Amino acid sequence: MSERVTTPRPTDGELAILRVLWDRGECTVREVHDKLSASSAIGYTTVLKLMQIMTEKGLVERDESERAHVYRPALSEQKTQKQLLGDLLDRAFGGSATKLVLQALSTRRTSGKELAEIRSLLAKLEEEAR
Amino acid sequence: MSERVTTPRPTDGELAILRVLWDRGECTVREVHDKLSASSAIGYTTVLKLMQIMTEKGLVERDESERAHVYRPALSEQKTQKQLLGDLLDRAFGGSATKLVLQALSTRRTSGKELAEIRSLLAKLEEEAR
DNA sequence: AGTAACATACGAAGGTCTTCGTTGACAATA
DNA sequence: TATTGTCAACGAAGACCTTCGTATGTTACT
Repeated sequence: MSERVTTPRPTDGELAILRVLWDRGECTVREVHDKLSASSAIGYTTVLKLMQIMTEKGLVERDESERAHVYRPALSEQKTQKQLLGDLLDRAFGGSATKLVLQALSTRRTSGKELAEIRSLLAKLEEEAR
Repeated sequence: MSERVTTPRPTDGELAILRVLWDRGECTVREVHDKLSASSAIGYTTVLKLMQIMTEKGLVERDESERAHVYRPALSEQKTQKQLLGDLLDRAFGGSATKLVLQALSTRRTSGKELAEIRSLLAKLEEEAR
């Protein structure tokens, strides 16, 4: 009876795979493995297994029409980021987006252009709030 | 020989405990359990065990001088938030703080006062960047 | 002294995550 | 046709997380 409505939070390993998928649109296991093994030693079957599990979880979708199955993300990068962010917000920031934003801004060096971009959104939000 | 330098990322359960600890400064297991069991059914020994493990991991520090041990967070709320945020930034946002901030701002409703606060920090950052 | 309440410690069970070896199917090539 | 390479599937091991029952010790009261 009980069906999962929302996708589960991706784990670290799953997120690494999703990043490749988001970047390329769709991939075979081999492509993902080639990409990932450039920066870390990881076995082919490890990636395969992970992607199989991600299929079960609904994190990715699989096209089995060819011998080498083709995977693509089930959720967009933005949607996933939004979910993860909301999650962290509740778990660690007590729901205060402001605290989170302030923390993020003061942590990482941000370029002038990026600051301008943020200010632009800020202005728009203030406009809407009126 | 090999000693952990940084504290590990707290799990969900550990974070729930840390939030109580940050709020109160220091607590016994009973106090934490009383607080947590208000919102979720969780056994006393479960909380105890978690806090013992957190002590081993270095997430909290323990004063054993009294019969009921007293725990306090090893890292401030801010430091932990910073760590978790940086973590998420790398794992899910490809390191772009701007993307994260924009996402956070557009997701949650933010009050005018908060927006002002953010803009104030923004101005300071732009000043510094010059 | 005896008992009830409360504390930590310990161990184990059940779940998830990560890892990879092995197997068997299929394809390309010698 | 025999061999070599590539693929998905499966199963299992080891680490960690969460959960809690049980054991054992201490305190406080009757």
